Amino acid sequence: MTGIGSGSGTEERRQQLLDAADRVIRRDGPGASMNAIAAEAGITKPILYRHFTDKHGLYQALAERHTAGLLASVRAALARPLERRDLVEGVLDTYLAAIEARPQVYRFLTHPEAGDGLGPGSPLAPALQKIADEIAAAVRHQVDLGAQAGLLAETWGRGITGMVLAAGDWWLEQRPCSREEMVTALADLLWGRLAAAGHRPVAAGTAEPAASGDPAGTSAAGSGTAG
Amino acid sequence: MTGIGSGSGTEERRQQLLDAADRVIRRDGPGASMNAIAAEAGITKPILYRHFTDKHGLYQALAERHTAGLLASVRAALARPLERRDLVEGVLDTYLAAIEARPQVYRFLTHPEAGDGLGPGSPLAPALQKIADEIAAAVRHQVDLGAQAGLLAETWGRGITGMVLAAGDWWLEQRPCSREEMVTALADLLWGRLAAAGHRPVAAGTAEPAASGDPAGTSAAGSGTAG
DNA sequence: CGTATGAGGTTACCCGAGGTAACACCAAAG
DNA sequence: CTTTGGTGTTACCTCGGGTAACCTCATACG
Repeated sequence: MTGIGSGSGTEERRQQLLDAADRVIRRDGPGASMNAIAAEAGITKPILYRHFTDKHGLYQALAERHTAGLLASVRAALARPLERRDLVEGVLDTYLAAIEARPQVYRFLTHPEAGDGLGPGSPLAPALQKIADEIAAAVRHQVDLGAQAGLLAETWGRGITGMVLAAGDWWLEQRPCSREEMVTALADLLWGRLAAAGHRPVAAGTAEPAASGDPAGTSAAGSGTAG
Repeated sequence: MTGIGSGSGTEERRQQLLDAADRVIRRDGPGASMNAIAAEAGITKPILYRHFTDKHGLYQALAERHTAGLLASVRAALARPLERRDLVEGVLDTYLAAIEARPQVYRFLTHPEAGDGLGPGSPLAPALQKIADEIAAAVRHQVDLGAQAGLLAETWGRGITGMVLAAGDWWLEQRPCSREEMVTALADLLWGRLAAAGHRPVAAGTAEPAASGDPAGTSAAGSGTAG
């Protein structure tokens, strides 16, 4: 029974099971089945369900494990005493470096399988929600916005997170440029370069909005527009 | 073989089935089961599978239907001959108005169920990819960015789309403010207000970062528009 | 010593969702 | 009257999440 000494073996097993789940997800991506995870752990499903109530529970435990690290990095990056632009670039780079280092893990963190338990219409995974909150808090603390400061901070937190998420995913898949270039491109966007840049002379052909040439070497993957 | 005349009854049935699917999704949200859709249509599964190869096919057909409208709106908003800031606000408002008008539908469009067929690691749903492409094209055509223009346009297209997606989802769920305020908040972000705003004197408390709830002002908030 | 107890583990099952096979019906074309 | 092609059905398969019931072994205890 008990002897619940310091390291109850139960907790230890839990960690081992999470390790196994981790391996499977790192191999199969999110959407790994409970069967697969159990197999990897060398056991069968019911045990998994004894330790984690359901799939959601397991995934959540697993997510929290990894989230801690990511969140800590972001938090640290947000707290550095730098000029704002450098700080923002630091945060962007932190995130991109993280997803670059362990794509599968971060795909799992950022793109929960929709069956993972989140209610319907949950756009940002918990890990990202936390990052968004972190950014919002930083904005609220560090930036002087007049009235509406609260609303702006919240909105920007989500917005920036979503921006980096979408851009980061695309970058991971296509690798259209170096990490530094990506950081710069996003920071430029946040820095109002879109507002500041001059107009291009309206070229002759006004119509045909989508998909024209690929400039430089971007080689965009085409996507049939049409309707 | 098929006189493929204009109104082949087959196509008509297809549309009726899509109508039914539409109704179900509008009611149950994405993740509606094929059984449910078949039932709503007053028929059984195999028929569904005869018209649309699989669930992915059905969802895709359904998505294309709705995407057309959304995409057209966005495209139109992007082509208006306005000052850039007004144009951007118009696009933001167009998107927010759309998701506000038919939340379930746009949730379906923007948050595919992961089993809907997209490959693993597909962050942006097809509809959103198209919007991103549209924005990228507009940037490429209208904005004068030096070298790297292509890369910047692509990145910003995704980034802006992700930003609006995340912020829009949050706005839909929480309704923290009016649509206009949301548009302004996002446009401000894009306009470099984050860069321009002054520093806040570093308060004593270093921070308790997370904590999601609504920060003081979110609700009532004050009057003044930004400045 | 025998036994109760509780972790660790197993087999075998239920259910719902995607997807398919085989068969039945009905209208028009020949 | 028969072929053809679309509409429809029932019944089934598979796979994944989740559960019930049962087994087993070490240990604490009378």
